[in-house]
Amino acid sequence: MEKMGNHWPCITCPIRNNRFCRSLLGASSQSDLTPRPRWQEFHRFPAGTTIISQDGSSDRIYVLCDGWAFRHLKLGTGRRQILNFLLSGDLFTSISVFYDKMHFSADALSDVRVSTFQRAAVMARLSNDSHLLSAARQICVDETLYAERLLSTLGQGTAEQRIAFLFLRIAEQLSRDNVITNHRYYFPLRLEHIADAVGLTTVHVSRVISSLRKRKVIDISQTHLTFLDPAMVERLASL
Amino acid sequence: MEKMGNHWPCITCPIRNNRFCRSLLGASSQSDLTPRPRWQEFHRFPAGTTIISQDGSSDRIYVLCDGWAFRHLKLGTGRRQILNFLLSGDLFTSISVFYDKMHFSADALSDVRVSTFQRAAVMARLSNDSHLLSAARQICVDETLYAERLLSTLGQGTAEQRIAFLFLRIAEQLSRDNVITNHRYYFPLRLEHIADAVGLTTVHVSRVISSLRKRKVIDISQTHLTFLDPAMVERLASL
DNA sequence: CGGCAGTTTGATGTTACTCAATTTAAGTGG
DNA sequence: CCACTTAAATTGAGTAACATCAAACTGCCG
Repeated sequence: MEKMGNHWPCITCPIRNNRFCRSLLGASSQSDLTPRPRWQEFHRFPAGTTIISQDGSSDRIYVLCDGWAFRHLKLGTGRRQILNFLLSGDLFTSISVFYDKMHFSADALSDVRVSTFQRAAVMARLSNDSHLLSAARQICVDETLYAERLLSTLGQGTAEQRIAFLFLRIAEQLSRDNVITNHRYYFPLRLEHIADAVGLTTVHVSRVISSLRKRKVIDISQTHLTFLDPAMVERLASL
Repeated sequence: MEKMGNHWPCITCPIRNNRFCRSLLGASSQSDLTPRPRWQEFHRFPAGTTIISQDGSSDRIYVLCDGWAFRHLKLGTGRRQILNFLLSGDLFTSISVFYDKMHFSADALSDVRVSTFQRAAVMARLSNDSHLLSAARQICVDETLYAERLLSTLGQGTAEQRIAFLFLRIAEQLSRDNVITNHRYYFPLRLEHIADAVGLTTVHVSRVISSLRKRKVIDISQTHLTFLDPAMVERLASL
């Protein structure tokens, strides 16, 4: 992990897309020339490295500034379950706002920039700032709603439905930042990531995707995912 | 739903086992002769009835006093995913503390008694009572940790592991109230509930359970579940 | 032009689902 | 106490979904 000074050029840092971070850093000052508070730090992680490793603890709250990452649980057998993918502006997990145990691992999928905040400083602000509090609650609610929908999908869905669900979820995350053009998304996931996220093998994911490709539902080529039939993707994803 | 007056005999009502409810109702007065606050109500639901139905909203927070219930999502195809089972003292879901949409259904498995609290009254107390706040946070953390472990089990576990995980979870819930004798638990779930909770069919659940029975790992007879080999159950459940 | 990492394809094995029949358990009414 | 009813659990046979293993293929980079 490479730590960066407070004068790191943050012009493009999109964590202000996140209502929580916007409240935290002061809603009024949209200027990126404002000096960083002492309780905020920036870090950089190369693709493939570990940002947070399971079963540690930290007095800091992590937010992804830039790039792709994912959160996962390592299981005894060497397997892992990917819990979710993190995109720019995402808080790693809402419970980190008031809980110091890191029960999960987080890996960088691409080169990433991460912003961290001292938990104590954030908690102090939480009690005084009702906007910040409400933003934190909203993230917590959204995470729970998503977790329970994902649970239902893994419990009740076919391979095709699970994969469609994942793709749609990522599309929705990306659409927050308006990076959509013609239902075409930048998509750096390898089969391995899809497989570990939806509980299948890479081989089977490959087959399902080529079936979807043949049926003109989606297409994946050169790091981009295209929804050829967005309505069908939604139908599959909604069980 | 049958509403009950404030003089309902609550001597045995175990919601004080829950730190959240204890803080809410006043930690000092353990006596059940204390009059109920106006923002608390009691209700009774017969076995098999619906307590909360999906996609409604409510200005009340639900806590199970007595009996067994479960929370689930209804899916388009007539299938359902059971999210968790509720035992005496359980808050239905932590997000209901500050969120009024009911995205789930809740059904009574046995005859149950339920206590509800006005959300507004609870939220007012939350801002003043740091114990209550910390109890709410703890419930939220525990729910998230459990949801992510369950997710991993459904994603990566075999049928046997999923079932062991569920049984162990319920055993842990029951052990809060010290209702354990020799690894033997009251267990009113039918195959259908187990199946809907772990994403299998009743037929297959039956086969797996009879295999576990033959191997002397567990036994289910006349509404009681016995762990004949608790260590094996734990090994299976931990993936 | 190799060589590696990732993907695709084929053949085969295993797990879990479906459908249908049978057994068990728990009432109910005589 | 015993026939009768009904709901749930079990069992068997056949099938579909997904996993595993191994080989071949692709794109990319030195």
